[in-house]
Amino acid sequence: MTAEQRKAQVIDAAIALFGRHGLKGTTTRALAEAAGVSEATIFKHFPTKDDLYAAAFERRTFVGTAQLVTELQGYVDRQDDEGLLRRLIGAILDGYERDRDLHRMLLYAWLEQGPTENNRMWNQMRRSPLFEFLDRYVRQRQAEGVFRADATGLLTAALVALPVNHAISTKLYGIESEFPDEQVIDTYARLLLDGVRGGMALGR
Amino acid sequence: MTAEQRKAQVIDAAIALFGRHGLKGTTTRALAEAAGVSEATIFKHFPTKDDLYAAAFERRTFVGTAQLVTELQGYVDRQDDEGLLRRLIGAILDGYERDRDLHRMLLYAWLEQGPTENNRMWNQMRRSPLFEFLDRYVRQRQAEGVFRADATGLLTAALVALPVNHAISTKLYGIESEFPDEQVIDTYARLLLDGVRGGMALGR
DNA sequence: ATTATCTATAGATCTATAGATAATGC
DNA sequence: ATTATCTATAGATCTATAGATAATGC
Repeated sequence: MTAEQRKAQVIDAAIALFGRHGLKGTTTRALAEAAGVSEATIFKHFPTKDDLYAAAFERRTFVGTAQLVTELQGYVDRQDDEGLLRRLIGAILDGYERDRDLHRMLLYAWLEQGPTENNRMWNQMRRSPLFEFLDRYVRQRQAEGVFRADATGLLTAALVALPVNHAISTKLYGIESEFPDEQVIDTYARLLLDGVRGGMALGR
Repeated sequence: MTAEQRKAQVIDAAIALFGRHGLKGTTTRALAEAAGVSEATIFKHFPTKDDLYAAAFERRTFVGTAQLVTELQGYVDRQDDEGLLRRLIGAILDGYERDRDLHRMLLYAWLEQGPTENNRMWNQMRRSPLFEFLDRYVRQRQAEGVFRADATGLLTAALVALPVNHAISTKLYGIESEFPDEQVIDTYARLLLDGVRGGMALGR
């Protein structure tokens, strides 16, 4: 097995463990066992545990965001705000369910890292295709007088915060929800749409 | 110093450290140093580190929620939905700023504990005065046809999720926000109100 | 010959305890 | 006499390394 392959294998196991127990809660012994190699092998590829953590962090990829942005753009073209929101919320719920460990690792990271690193991470997220798309979309709808004229950043944050909050509770914390995802999509899409449009929407 | 006083002192230091570094990331040595006693003293009062953690967790109290609920009820009596939401959002932002370590400890706990314990914690939160008040309030406004007829649980969750999300980012993760709290209160109170009222609100 | 991996272990750190010492209340 | 605390340390665990062994490519 080549070094790169082995690295990837170790990183996969690492994401799962760091996601479940955090950086401090994950021992090199557990990492070795999960990856199916000796501890020495891990240290050969990653000089320190922190290096492995950084590598696992670096390798994080959210599958399908490029595809998602394309789809969302389709809703924009069709002037379908509600469809767009439904798709966005659905994608967020699915993403958290699919990449549970990865998202848990990120949540741990926000807590384990300091403000400096968190700000760097946040700015990086803001420059991601999905966030840039959402920002452009909201800004455009504001310019058209459809969405309320408040700060764009707060509106986009709201669109994401509601489904993210629900996803974290149910998919990451394991809190049992009485509401199926379909219902959450339904309710939150309409709630958010009415919210960002503002109460005067129908009057315009 | 009596045992109870000492315990309280140790717990105070523990909340700060557990909040900053989590359960696994906090050593008994650091706990002793922060509390200004020897490690042996800590173990005399708390047989294991887990016991101290549980005690710190138990002792958690959110100051002023009883007072807050009374205030919120005042807005209900005055039929002032927007005022109520503004007060709620403001209280959440202030609470996270005031009890930073406590809230960080809670966030860590959601990640470090398993689903069983998390569900217990969640059910306990739902039975708190503030949540019971919000639930009653939303349910009543729904019955009056003012708030949309979707699941009450999802609506109350939305009211809390938006400010909580913002508070976690800015107060706990240290992410710099371009928006002062006043603006956040302003924007989110109106957004949420229009959202839970539904787009037809003005038509009724 | 080079590359990857393993066993064995060093050295540091961490949780917890034993037994001695100081402080308090009768 | 009782209660609270400390010093010193045991024993476990954790990160990381040294040196030996196996596997791969020329």
